Amino acid sequence: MRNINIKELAKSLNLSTSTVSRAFRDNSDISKETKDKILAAAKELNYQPNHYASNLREQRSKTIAVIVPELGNNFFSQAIHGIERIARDKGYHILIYATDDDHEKEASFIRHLHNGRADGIIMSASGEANDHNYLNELNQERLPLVFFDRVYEDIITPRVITNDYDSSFAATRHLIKQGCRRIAYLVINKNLSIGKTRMQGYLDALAKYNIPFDDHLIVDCTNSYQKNSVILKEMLSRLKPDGVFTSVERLAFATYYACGEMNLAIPEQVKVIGFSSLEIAPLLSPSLTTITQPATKIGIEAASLLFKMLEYPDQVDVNEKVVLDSKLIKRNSTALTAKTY
Amino acid sequence: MRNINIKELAKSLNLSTSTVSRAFRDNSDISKETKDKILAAAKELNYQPNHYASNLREQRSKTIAVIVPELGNNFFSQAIHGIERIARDKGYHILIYATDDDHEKEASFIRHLHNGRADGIIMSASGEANDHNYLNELNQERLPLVFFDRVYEDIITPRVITNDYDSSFAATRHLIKQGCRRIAYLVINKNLSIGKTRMQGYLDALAKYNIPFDDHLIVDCTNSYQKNSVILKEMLSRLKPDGVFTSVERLAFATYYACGEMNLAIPEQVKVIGFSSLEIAPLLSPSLTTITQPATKIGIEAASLLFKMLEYPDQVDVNEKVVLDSKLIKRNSTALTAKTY
DNA sequence: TTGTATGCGTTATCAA
DNA sequence: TTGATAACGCATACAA
Repeated sequence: MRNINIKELAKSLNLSTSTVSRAFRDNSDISKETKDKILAAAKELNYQPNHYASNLREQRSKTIAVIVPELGNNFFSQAIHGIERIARDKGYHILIYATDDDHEKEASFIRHLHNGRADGIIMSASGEANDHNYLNELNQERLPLVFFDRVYEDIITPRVITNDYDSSFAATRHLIKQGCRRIAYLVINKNLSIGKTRMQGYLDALAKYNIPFDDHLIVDCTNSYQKNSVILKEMLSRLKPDGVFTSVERLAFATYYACGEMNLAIPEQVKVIGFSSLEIAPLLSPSLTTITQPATKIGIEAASLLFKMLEYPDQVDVNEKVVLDSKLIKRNSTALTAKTY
Repeated sequence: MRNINIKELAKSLNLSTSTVSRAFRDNSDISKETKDKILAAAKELNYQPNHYASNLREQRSKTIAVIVPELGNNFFSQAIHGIERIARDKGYHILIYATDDDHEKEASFIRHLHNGRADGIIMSASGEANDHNYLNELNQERLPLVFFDRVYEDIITPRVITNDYDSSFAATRHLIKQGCRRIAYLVINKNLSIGKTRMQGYLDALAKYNIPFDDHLIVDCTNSYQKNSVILKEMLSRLKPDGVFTSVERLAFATYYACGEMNLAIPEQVKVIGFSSLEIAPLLSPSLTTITQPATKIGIEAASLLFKMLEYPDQVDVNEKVVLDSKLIKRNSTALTAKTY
């Protein structure tokens, strides 16, 4: 059955297109009778108002764009899940863009979105670059933007983040209390806000507990599994840390593999803690101590914030910041062991 | 900077809108000179052709819809990743819909897509329902559909699947060779094609090796973690299987947890194997023997198939079926143990 | 090579 | 309560 348009539907009912159109808008004046008749016929003939024509006319798309660095990461897929739930409730559709941590791609996606394709953007940032001008243009075009988790500090727009500094401080303190004195901090991008904040918590905890700081212990990793493997093994053998704190889930796994290859026992010789949204962290060998962000909740909050901006643009506080708590869940990868004492 | 439209851009250049329009289409006659001038001005003034107006005019959206049962599953997020890569190369955008395994939602999404919103659909099915009429309508509307992994047998359209029967047979044989005689098969939905195919491999392997079949060992699970926990613990204590074969990743994790709670040692007392795309299966305790589907590759193939349908509609073979191989990766959850012999 | 005019399918304004 | 009509922004057939 070919899709039918409003004209044909109108003709088949001996009505005007305006009347038919009204049947699909809630607010319009139309008798219940004709409305029912029209809706019945629409169902019968499989009529759906054309999305592109409506959008062109109404100048909005009922679509939001979600931009994330990667899809193969539990945190982001859970966050998207949260966003999707809210969007669906509101009758919105979501477009997904993965940047593969490439700042150029991010900029390119956003430039494309200037064309009316989406009514708003929810995004977790990919780059450290200083030129975020393409983002500043958004506001002026009334294309609302909400950041979640990874943000650009210099762009003023609502954001949903977690208490990274506190979590990081608590994680480092936990390692210290478990007896660690040489704690490596693994990061993907030191310059990204999230890298900085988390690192500061680590540094301050060290200072607070009078642990001497060795800046070689801050290890810059990459997005490549192979390269990280080399970097980590070299680091483990040269620096001999007794604790590893990873700012990203993937690096915790990489540490497990590297320790395995080097026959370093976790937690006896090296204790490991990491930011991670892995639901089966308890099933790892050893079970992984994690700082777990409320990923789905973050998605829900970010979407809610965006819809607030769309529905009540006048009441928007661009400085709005929702801060959610992550949880430090202690498991065996940081357990005390006979050997430690 | 407010978005500018084609008219304003044309006026600012003292050209007609058609000339400007031509600058953005590759095929049209236009002098290189004016084209360059227009593109430069467009960049300057931040002009982007309005997506909805173009689509309305051209009657296509350069968008594909991806419908999956769930997002919090490694298989699907990897598959989406593959789809996203191909789509991006082709200049297409992707809309994501998660059905939460709800067949009603699936039907509702697809009905919505009748309105021109997407040029094609890639989907993994959610339900066993027999009424797939809403799908049959698609073909007649020239809205191409490609299935991946979970398919409806009665809908004739291209599909990308894995050799589930063989994998299932091999997995069961592996358990048998490791000494298992009472092998439980855990499934979410017996009636869905994927459940049926995988189950048949299991049944045939049992028959081949003369293992008596007890139909209580086929355990119907749910999507609820809590309910599965109850079901599995009850099953383990009552049926005392020495092997568990799970048709879905999540059920393998559930089995680990249930065994943990009941103090059943894996692999000594119960061996476990499961379909899973978990990249860190080697890090589990014990490491999990998996049948791993090439998830990203499946996404890539499905997207390629869809683009073939979009680009060469005449050459489409609706019976086209791409079958990829899964890998059986033996790890410790099915290892031989002293106790077994 | 460029310009003019029309229509894609819808909704809003205005008139009846 | 309903109908006629214009406009949303763009791309193309046709004319120049």
